[in-house]
Amino acid sequence: MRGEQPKNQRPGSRRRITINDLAADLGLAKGTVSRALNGYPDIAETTQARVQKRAKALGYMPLSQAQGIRTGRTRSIGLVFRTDLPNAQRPFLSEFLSGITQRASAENWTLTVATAASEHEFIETHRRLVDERKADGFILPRTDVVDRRIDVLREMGTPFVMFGRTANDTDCAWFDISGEAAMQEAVLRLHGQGHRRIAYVNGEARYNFSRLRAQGYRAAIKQLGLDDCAELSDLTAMSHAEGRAATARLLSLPLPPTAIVFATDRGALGAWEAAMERGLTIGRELSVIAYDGIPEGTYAKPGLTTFDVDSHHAGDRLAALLMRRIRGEAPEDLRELAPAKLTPRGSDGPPVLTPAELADRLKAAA
Amino acid sequence: MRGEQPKNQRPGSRRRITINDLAADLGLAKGTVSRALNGYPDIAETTQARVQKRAKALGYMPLSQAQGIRTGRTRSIGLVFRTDLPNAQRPFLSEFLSGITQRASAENWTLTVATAASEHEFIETHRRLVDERKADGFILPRTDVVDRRIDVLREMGTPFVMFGRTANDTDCAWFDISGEAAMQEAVLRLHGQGHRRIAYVNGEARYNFSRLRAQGYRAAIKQLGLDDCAELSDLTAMSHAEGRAATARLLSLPLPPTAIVFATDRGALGAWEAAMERGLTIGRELSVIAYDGIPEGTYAKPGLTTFDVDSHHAGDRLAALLMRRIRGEAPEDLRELAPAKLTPRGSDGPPVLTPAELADRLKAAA
DNA sequence: GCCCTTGCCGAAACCGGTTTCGGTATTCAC
DNA sequence: GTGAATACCGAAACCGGTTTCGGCAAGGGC
Repeated sequence: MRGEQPKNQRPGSRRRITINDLAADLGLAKGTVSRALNGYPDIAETTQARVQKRAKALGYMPLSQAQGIRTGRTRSIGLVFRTDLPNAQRPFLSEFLSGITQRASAENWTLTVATAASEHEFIETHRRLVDERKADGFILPRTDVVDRRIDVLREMGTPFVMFGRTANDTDCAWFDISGEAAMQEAVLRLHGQGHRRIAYVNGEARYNFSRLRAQGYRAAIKQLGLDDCAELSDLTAMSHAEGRAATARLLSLPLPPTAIVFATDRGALGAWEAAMERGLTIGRELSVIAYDGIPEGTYAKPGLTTFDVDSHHAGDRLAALLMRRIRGEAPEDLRELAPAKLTPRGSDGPPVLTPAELADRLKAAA
Repeated sequence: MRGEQPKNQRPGSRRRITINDLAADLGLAKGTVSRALNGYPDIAETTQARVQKRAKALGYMPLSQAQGIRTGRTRSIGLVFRTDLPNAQRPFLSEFLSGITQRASAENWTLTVATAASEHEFIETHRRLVDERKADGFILPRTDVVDRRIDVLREMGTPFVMFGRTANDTDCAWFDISGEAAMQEAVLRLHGQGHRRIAYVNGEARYNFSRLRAQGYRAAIKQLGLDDCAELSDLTAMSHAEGRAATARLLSLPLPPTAIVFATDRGALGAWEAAMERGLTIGRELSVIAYDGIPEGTYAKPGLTTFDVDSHHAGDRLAALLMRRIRGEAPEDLRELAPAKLTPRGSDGPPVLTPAELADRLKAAA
């Protein structure tokens, strides 16, 4: 057999060794080898050990697609992301992907990515990837409070892990960063600096993280016995413009807050403009703390104090959970919550004015 | 047969129709059907048409992995990116991926992505993906002047398309954005505004784009008959800090430039700090034009005038070229060059000082 | 009218795995 | 010592495709 040129060989790449080669080498039937490698109970332990040892020695790696045609699984994890929605995660996509792929390739899995420009296309793409066996399961980036995708995947019987929680967690595996703990910590920190009137600007209600972060804010306010009036926490901002408007609105209150906690960095960055227009300095007359850790936050003057999300770690955990899910573990056992890490910059600090003084100052300027 | 439960069926997903189903439906042998669908010449045209029509009607899609075990190809394109190198492309990764996947899925291909943290791992990963048949070919993001990866892929006989050109283009397919045209246009634009002393800060020499962009700058300088002295164009900056240092250096020349063209946005953004320290206003005493279009450029005051790269389009073209390459087209026929598009913001404009006046002003301030 | 092409298709082998089925050899109970 | 259960493995079918090979029928040349 030596020296023969197999047909499928690309020039330069030595031929991969197949299960047939291994079986011939061992003097066993290839079915026996297959069962030995997959831990079937009807193979003697000694044989099993011998096969596995020899397989490693020869560098045998089963071809996942060949396995897949019988088993239906190809050791690949799927990721579909929407291109039509603004996504705070985008700057971290690279980190996120590297987290997923590092974990995946450590176990010889691969990552298939696709994009979709609408919800319909999104669902169709999932269906197609499963149908074509290009993905054994999915990572769902960002969750809605009520998430249609979940129903679809459940119905299809496709394993998945969410990045984020959702209203109806039953049968769902997930990894999430505790935004609620972060928001709570933010309020406590501001309170420790001397702030007593602390506002909160939430993310859009459709996203589940908004619900949770608002809970964290509220918990801290209650815990501290601070004023929990609706006008301080009923605004929403996920863009620069919205953040600017929300800040303007809060500063126009009879008794304005001396600190604002934003659910998202992008919203928070609008506060700079609103403050500048009114002659206020961020970090002195008005403190700001947000959440996400986007790079633009470092370019603001002063820098944005925010909670950084470790996207690499998130990808790593999500991949690990998904692979276990696909192998059959129960979703209830596959849930992890990680903390966000505060990165203090210059946008928060002890208030130089009381809310009343701030109101006077703003009135005088107007 | 109706009502039987095939084993591989996941609950909820109707069974996919196979080539056997199709053959039975048509009353043909499955081999015949396969040849008909793949355009073999020994099938009657009428039969071929009949088969293809029926296949479409029944929604038959061949399972790429099943094809792959015989043909060695699985209609998947590979993308491996380095996580250990700073990469200007990162903010656009999302756009880039969506460009690739949209084009790919239009022809029922998929994208497999992986990451590597070193050059060695990078090459090993390519090898593994080919070996495991998870990728039929690769898109290489960003090219070095002398690129080892290319030699490895050539040797492995693996098809690839580069995003960017390289010193030795033989046998290479590529798509690139004309950085040289952009740099040339930048100089012409500044000249049109009245600048006569225009400096250039290049990217790192290892990257091929640096070589090309420098050529573009030089071509314009020559074309305009401007002063082509080395001290105006021998600096390099790809980070904020380096850009700041380069700007400081240029402003300390006996006859400083009134405008600087940067090969990269990230370097250019360092100019703001250098200018501020010397009491200069960007866009007035010192004009800046750069290249990349990163989002931070819009946050600078004034905004950075830069050349935007259409990453979505790049991904689209690269995927298209790679698929054609894998199908066997010659690399010489698979090369495309696209222009970058200028986005004027506030960082450039007519000079308010001559170089000599600028020198005096800087001396006075020091 | 015969022979030789040529066109067209069926049958079967093949790709690299997994899984089912059945048959030996050994062990155990009695 | 015999019968039955058990442990272990080989043979073959199977998954969904592609490719090779060979054979039949129609058509063309003489």
